Formats: sequence, structure tokens, C-alpha cells
Amino acid sequence: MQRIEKNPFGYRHPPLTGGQFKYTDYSIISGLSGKRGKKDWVSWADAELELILEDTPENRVWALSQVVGNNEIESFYILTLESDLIGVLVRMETVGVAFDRKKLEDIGQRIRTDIRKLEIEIYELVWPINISSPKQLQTLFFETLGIRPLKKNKTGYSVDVDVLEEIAKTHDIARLILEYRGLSKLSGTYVDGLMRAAWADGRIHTTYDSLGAATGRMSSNDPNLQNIPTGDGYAREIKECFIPSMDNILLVADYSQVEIRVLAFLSQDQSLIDAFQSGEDIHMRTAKFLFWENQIITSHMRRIAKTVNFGVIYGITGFGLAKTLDCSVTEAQQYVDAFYTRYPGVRTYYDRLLADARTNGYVETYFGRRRYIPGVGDANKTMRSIAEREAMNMPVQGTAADMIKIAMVELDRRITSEWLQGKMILQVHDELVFDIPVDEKEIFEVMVWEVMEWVLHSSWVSLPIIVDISTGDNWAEAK
DNA sequence: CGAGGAGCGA
DNA sequence: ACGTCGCTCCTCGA
Repeated sequence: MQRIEKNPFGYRHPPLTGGQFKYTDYSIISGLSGKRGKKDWVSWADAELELILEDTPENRVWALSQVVGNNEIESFYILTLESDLIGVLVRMETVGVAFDRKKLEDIGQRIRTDIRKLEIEIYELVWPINISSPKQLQTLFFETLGIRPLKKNKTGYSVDVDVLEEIAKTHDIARLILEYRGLSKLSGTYVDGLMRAAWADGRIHTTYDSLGAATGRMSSNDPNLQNIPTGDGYAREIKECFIPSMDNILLVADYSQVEIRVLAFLSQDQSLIDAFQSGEDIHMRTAKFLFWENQIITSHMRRIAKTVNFGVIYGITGFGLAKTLDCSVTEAQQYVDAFYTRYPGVRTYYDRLLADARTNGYVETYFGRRRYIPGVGDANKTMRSIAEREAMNMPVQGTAADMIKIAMVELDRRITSEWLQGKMILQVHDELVFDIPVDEKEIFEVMVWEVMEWVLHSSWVSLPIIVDISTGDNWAEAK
């Protein structure tokens, strides 16, 4: 059998302004067995990949087994899904997203002006200092100003946003530094970064790593388009720079609270399912459980409930929740306990999940994607707790990732078979963005809605999956 | 050039 | 120790 050299199916993108090239790894084997620790991918270099070209079930499983060993073969469904997704991602990367560089340049100038003003204000209070140096800020606050440190990190005392918010109550300079930080982030990562990333064709072409996360989520890099700011002000203006192609509009479709719905689906908790079937606001429902059933729920109470809902998915502890909510550990623990009391199926689901993880050494999504978690058997309590949170989170995050990947493959297929001009251009974990002609708006709305909601259905439980769709002349408007 | 801190998103 | 998953920018020291 002929051995194929590494990256035989490499796809080369059109040249950048500076004559650089981007390269999309076209292999389907890389990483399919999941990470064993940070960045510890299974190598696929020695697989005989021509078998994958033949694309038969036996060949795929054989090729995979050459790399990962027979005991850790991924489900065939996931292997097929990842294989099918490769071409979809290549098309998305190649099309890219249109980008308004002039507008970003203008935004950048205004941000830089604001930064200079802030620098002057800060330097009137302290000079000399590098505001971007945590080390120097540490010296300023905890030695020069004699403030009591709140939080430690590996190298000393933290000066992150939580700490500075606290210091800002008594020292104005902390507030200025926070403003400076925010603007610096926008200027460096988003204005300068995106300006560098824009191609001569006036578009930005990210690169997706289909197996970028250990849970099955994708990641995006060069540039990362999955962490474009969402806020108001400059952040919103930056997002407005992402625009449709000439005469087109952007259509954004995003899953509503998909991870909590997935938790309801996986755990089969009747109370959680009822909440979604009734169409009630899930955070409001949890708030009623955590506080008094008939009491008026304030926005503050709803915020706590929302934090608890998300926290549970991450395997949060009373201590961690207390830190997030800035309340006592006792109070936070009461919230966590109340959640599990009112959604008892979630507790039994997690108990069963962790027991299975200890038995099998892995957890898996509804569709059979696996993550190996050796740490669940670790003698060290800290290591074991970390592993348990990973085990609890993966099936939820991973099933949501499976869902949107399945939808992407199906939507790509329909766009092609129905000869539509619109294109799928971006994925942000629970959101898909399409660049479409105005006259395809209704077709896309119906099609995207149908496919995205269809991917998680079963005969024994009816759980509503809700997709919100909106359109606009830029990414901020369409969101 | 890499580690660490920080901050942006889901 | 203390909530999951990522990527990129900056500083600082080898």
C-alpha cells in the first residue's frame, strides 16, 4: 500500500497581501481520539490515508485504529461527521467574511485618542509606570500605596479586573487603569489584529480547527473570529465592521440556551423538561425555585439564578459560586443545593455519569463522541475534582457541538443541492452566520430554522430546541 | 522564544 | 483548589 506524505490533501488559500499563505489541514484523523492532556494530539502522520479517500466504513475504522489503537476508536457516526465537516469548513474559510477596513481604521483612531487621554490622567497620578505591566501595577498597589492584596497567582498578587474593581472603590487610579485595559484590548487584539488579518480581497479568512477543543467544539484562529466583542460602544462598532458581500445581507442564527436544554435532554429531568416545554424563561423558573415560588422575581434574583444555571453545567462548587456572585459560601451552597433538590434528575444523571467515567475511563456525548478522562481515578483530590468537572461538562458542551456540526453538514448539503447563492461563512459555537442575497432571506430562514432545530430529536422525549434568527447589514445589527 | 498574566468569546 | 472550553496580546527574562 502506498504511503502518502503528510498533509496530502492540504488546501492552499489565495495569497495574502504580504505574499503569505494559509493552509488548511485536510486530514480527518488528527485528534479524533481526543486530547490526553493539553495539546497532546494523536499523530496521524503514519496512517495510510488513501483508504480514507475510498471512504468506506471499514477503511475509516482501520485507518483510525492504525493511529489510536483499537481500544479507543471513536464512534463511526462522529468519524463520519468529522469527515463530512472538513469540506464544509474549507468552503467557509475560503469564502471568508467581508470587512470594512476604513470603518475599523476610523474606530482605531478614536480609541487611540481615548487611550492617550487616559495615559495623561494616569501619569499625572503615577510616573513612571508601564500600565500594561501587571508586575509594575503590583508594586504600585501593594507596596507604594500599601493596599492589602486580595488574590494571589503563581508569581505574586493578582491585579486582574476583580481586584481592580475592589481597589477602585477607594482609589480612582484603579478605575482609570480598568478603562485603559479595556481600550488597549480593543486596540491591540481587535483593531490592529483584525487590520493585519484582512486580506487583499477585502475579506477576513479565519482558520477553523474542527477538533480544537477536547469536548468536540471547534476553535478559530488567525484570526480568532469566535471571540469578537459583543458589548456596546467601540465593541459594537468593531462588530459592525463585519459586513455582507455586495448586495447581500447577513443572516445570524443562534441556539437559545442550548447547553441547558442539552442538560435537560441528557438528564431527562422532568422538571427541567417541563420548564422548556412550557416555554417559560428558564432562569426565571430556576429563580422561583431558589427563592419563593410566588414571590416577585427581581432582576437581581434572576441574575443569581442564571449564574447558578450556567454554573451547574460547569460543575461549580459553593466556593466558586460565592466568588462569582460575591456572596457568602453558605448562601451560594444553598443555591446549589436548591438547584439539585428542584431538578433531582440532574443530580442522579451526574452521579451515574461520574460512576461510568470511573468504570470506562471516558465520557461521551449523545452522539458518541468521547473524551478520555483518566483523572477521575486520581488519588489527589484536586486533580480528581478537576477531572470530575471536565467529565460533567463534556457531554453537555460536546453534544451541543455535535448538534451544530451536524446542522452545518446538512445545511451545506442543502445549499448546494438547492442551488442557493447564499453561503455559510462563520460558526461561533452556538451561532451560524450566512452571507445571502436579499431574495433568499425567506428560504434561508425556513431552511436554517428547520435544520438547526431538527438535529436533536428523539421519540421518547419532546424537548423544544429554539433557534433565534435575525438579519442585518452587519454582524452587530444581525445579532 | 516561552511562561505568565490578563481579557475577549461561547 | 475552589466553574467548562478556547485564542491573542502584552511584559519580562532566558
